This record gives sequence, structure tokens and C-alpha cells, in this order.
Amino acid sequence: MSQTLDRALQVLEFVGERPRRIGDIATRLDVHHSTALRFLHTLRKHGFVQELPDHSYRLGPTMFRLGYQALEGIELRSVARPAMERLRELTGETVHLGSLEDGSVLYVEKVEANHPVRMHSRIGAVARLHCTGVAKGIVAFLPQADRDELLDGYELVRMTDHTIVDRVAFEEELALSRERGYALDAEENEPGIHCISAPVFSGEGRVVGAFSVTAPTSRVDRQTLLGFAPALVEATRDTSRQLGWQ
Amino acid sequence: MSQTLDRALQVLEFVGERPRRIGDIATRLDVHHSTALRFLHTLRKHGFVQELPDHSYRLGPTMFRLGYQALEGIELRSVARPAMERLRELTGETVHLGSLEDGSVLYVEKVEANHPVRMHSRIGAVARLHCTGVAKGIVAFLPQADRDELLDGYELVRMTDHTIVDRVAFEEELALSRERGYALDAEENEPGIHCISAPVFSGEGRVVGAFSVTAPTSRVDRQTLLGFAPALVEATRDTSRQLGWQ
DNA sequence: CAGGCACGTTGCATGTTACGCACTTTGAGC
DNA sequence: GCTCAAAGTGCGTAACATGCAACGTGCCTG
Repeated sequence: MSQTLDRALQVLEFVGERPRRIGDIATRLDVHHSTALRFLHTLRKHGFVQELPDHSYRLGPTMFRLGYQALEGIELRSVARPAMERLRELTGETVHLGSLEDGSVLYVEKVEANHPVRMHSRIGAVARLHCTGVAKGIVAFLPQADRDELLDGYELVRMTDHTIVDRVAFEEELALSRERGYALDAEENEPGIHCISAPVFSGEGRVVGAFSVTAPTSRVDRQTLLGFAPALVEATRDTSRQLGWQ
Repeated sequence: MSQTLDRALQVLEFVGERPRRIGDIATRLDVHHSTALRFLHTLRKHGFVQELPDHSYRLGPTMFRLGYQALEGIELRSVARPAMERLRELTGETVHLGSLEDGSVLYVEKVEANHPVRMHSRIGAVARLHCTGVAKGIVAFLPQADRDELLDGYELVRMTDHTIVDRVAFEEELALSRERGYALDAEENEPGIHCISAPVFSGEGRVVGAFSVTAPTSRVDRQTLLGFAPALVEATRDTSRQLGWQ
């Protein structure tokens, strides 16, 4: 392991939260300010950070580019897109694709609803494992050992009045999801937004992603949302088969 | 400057192109494989890379998250969104927002057309300075010195039969854009796709971004596209005024 | 306007740690 | 089972990352 690199990566994460001054970074790393400066200068040379007029630093163009390249490297996106578009046409609602990426679930693709009120783009964002549709649609279908490892030390944080924060209740919810073949986010992550989601499997039979159909409760009641389940499950199966699943 | 960090950042860029093996990375950096291994292990510990089953490495969840955070840190996106949506309603076509980020122009927001044939998502991507609407809409309105610096050593690469690759002709095109108040990408970046774009100015009178209206030539002819210019210019002015421009 | 202060920047000496080497382990293919 | 390529480990040393001291810059206040 490399101590210097360890420190530099901490700088990137710290600067990613909001713009930071050299002194803030030196304090955070517990190093001399000239050391912090050298990190920032090297990071800036490669475009990982950029300096603002007030001498604070925020993430720079290389971070954008690599974030984009990271997404472009996910083949599941292009494989899934046709089925996602068909699902959007059938439901009229926004369809998200979540992908399991080394211990995180990420939103990696979105096909938007044709309605004036749309979902804010969140491609690239991490999905909370316990209260978002796509994450539950993946976690529920992982092998027990993988699920235990993923949830080890994971804290179930209350996001709304409906969030499931009890570990036992959460495990029961996941078991129910497996029985049904799809998962439900019943306003657990965001008030007024609910969704259902189903897993996508690879040729080796491992869950690698999930589709969700997301809508505001003001427009789509729960019964209608649940009525989308057969189309959702069919779309994910189509995609799974394209990945070699059977 | 830090040599260790310099090398590690080269690893991230190299791995961002496509998955890489330890030996490939060692060769690329001209270091011993055990050195490359140590870099990868430190990067993996922080989630900047992830290891695939075949022992190659690609970018990991932290890169996604930081890419997302980088985008979320751009305030222009939220300021611009209402005007972009109005412009989309007026034109019926996809509206992109480009932002000038430390020597690069990036696509940072998109409001999609209501048509079955849509543009593939490219938020986070770098826009080519010489042949994309949003980039031309920014470059044309930079002060001369800034423009010269941005274009210093920049190579005008032919993307289509229409791409302007002659520096003198390109400068004339930019001058024409300034006269008109908007720029045009006439199938210069991608065959069958054209767009117009106009700049957004900050309170200090500096160009900080641009809106573009993008459409396939099969659906929107050039005359119709140019007919969108007044609405486009009005939308960018609205946004500029919100940023304090006058 | 001048002085003080906070912060950014530069150059140097040193000791910490990054590095290459030699060796071992692992996994895939035959 | 054997072979080979690649990943992984531990060690000694010198290269380079680090903190320090000093300097430069810009802003604020009296």
C-alpha cells in the first residue's frame, strides 16, 4: 500500500464534497500545508481538481471524463436499453437501471417518462441499499453470503416515515421480494415517490442489475404501480436472456 | 509535485480506457509489476478501481460517485434547468447544457425531446471544441486571449465531411457566431445531427456555458432549426440574468 | 496609506517510505 | 500432473515525500 496515494485519494474525496482550501485539506490530512499544496498541484496538473478564483479547489475535468468513461464501460447499459424503452412505452413512467458495482448499487441508465413532471437525473449516483427500488431489486436476489457481506456494517438510515430501519423486518421484506419476483420501494427513500423493481441475471445466474419503474404517488396509485409488475419482470427476463441467463 | 501521485493518476486514466492487467500497467508506467500492484491495491481499497474475475482492473464505485458529485457541484445546472425546459417545450427538441470547466467543455445537463428517437445520454462527456454546438457556443464568446490559450495546441480533427479543420476558417466561423449571437454545428460532429447553441454569461460578463438545441436532420431541416434561434437566445439570456449578467 | 495577518508558494535537508529485486504462490491450459 | 504466466510477498536501500523556514501576495483595518 502507498501512503502518499492513500492521502491523495482522501483529498479527492474531501474535495468532492464541496470546494476546499489548502488549509482545510492540510488539517484534514494532518499534514503540513506545503504537503497539501503539492498534492493539489499534482492533481491539478492532471485535471483531477481545478482551482477556483478564491483559491479553493473542486473536482476538475478529468473527474468528469473518467466518471463518464466508467459509465460507458458498463455493457449492461446498452444491452438493457431496448427493453427499458419498451417498458417505458408500456408504463408511461421513468425506468431506471441499477448496476451492482463492487459492493455498491449505482443508477447507470434512465429512460424518462413522457410526463411534464420528470425525475431529476441521478445517473452515476449510489443507490441506498435498504430503501431504493433498484438496490432492493438487486440485494434481495443475491446469494445469502454475498448479501450478508454487502450489508455487513451497513446502517439502515431513516429517509422517510416509511423507511424500513429494522434489520429483521428488512430481511423479511427481501424474502417477500424473492417470492414475488420483484421488490417495492413504498415511499421508503423519498416521500411521494414509489417504485417497483426486478433483477437482471447474468449467464452465470448471478444478479448484476435491476430495472425499476418509478413514479410520483400523485400520478400513479399503488395498485396501478403494482399492475406494471408483469411487464417489468418480462423486460428484465428479456435482458437477462440476452446476457446468457436461463 | 509528487511522482508517486503522478504515476497513480496515470493508472486511473489508463484503466479508464478499458480494463487493464497488472502487467499492462507496469509496462505503461515503466515500473516493476510489484509497484503497479501496490498502486492498484491502494486504489482498490478506496474504491477507485475494482478487480474483475479475470484479474483485470477497471474503474470502481468511487469514480462513479465522484463523477456524480462533480456534476452535482455545478450550480449552473439547476439555474439553467427551468429555461432549458421551456426551450424544449417551444422547440420540441433536445436541449443540452455545456459548461466550461478549466479548459474543457462538458455536457452537464440535458432535457430530452418528446420524440421516439432520442439522443443517447452523454452527460459528463467532453465536447469537442471545434465541432460541437455547445463548445462552439462557448469558445466563440471567450475573450481572444482565453480562446487562444484554450486552442493552443488543439488539433482540429475531421469527424465528418462537414467538419471545419482549417484554423483560419474556424476562426471565421467563430467570428460569424459572435455576430449572429449563436453558433451552429452543421453536421460537423456527427452525420445527420445538427444543432444551434448560444452562450450563458456570468455576473462578471464571462461566458460560463451554453445551451444547444439538437436534432436529427431527418426530422428538422436547417431552416426550422435556425428558426429556433430567437427562443434559444432568449433562454440563455434569462439564465445569464439569473447569474447576475447585464 | 501603512501595517498586520492569513494564506499561498518556494527551496532545502533529512529521514521515511516507495521502489526494484528475488522468491513464492496461484490459477489456467494442456 | 506439469508448465508457465501472472499475481503476490518480504526485504534492503536510496530516492523522493515531507516538514520547516522564509518569502510573496492580497485583503482588511486603523
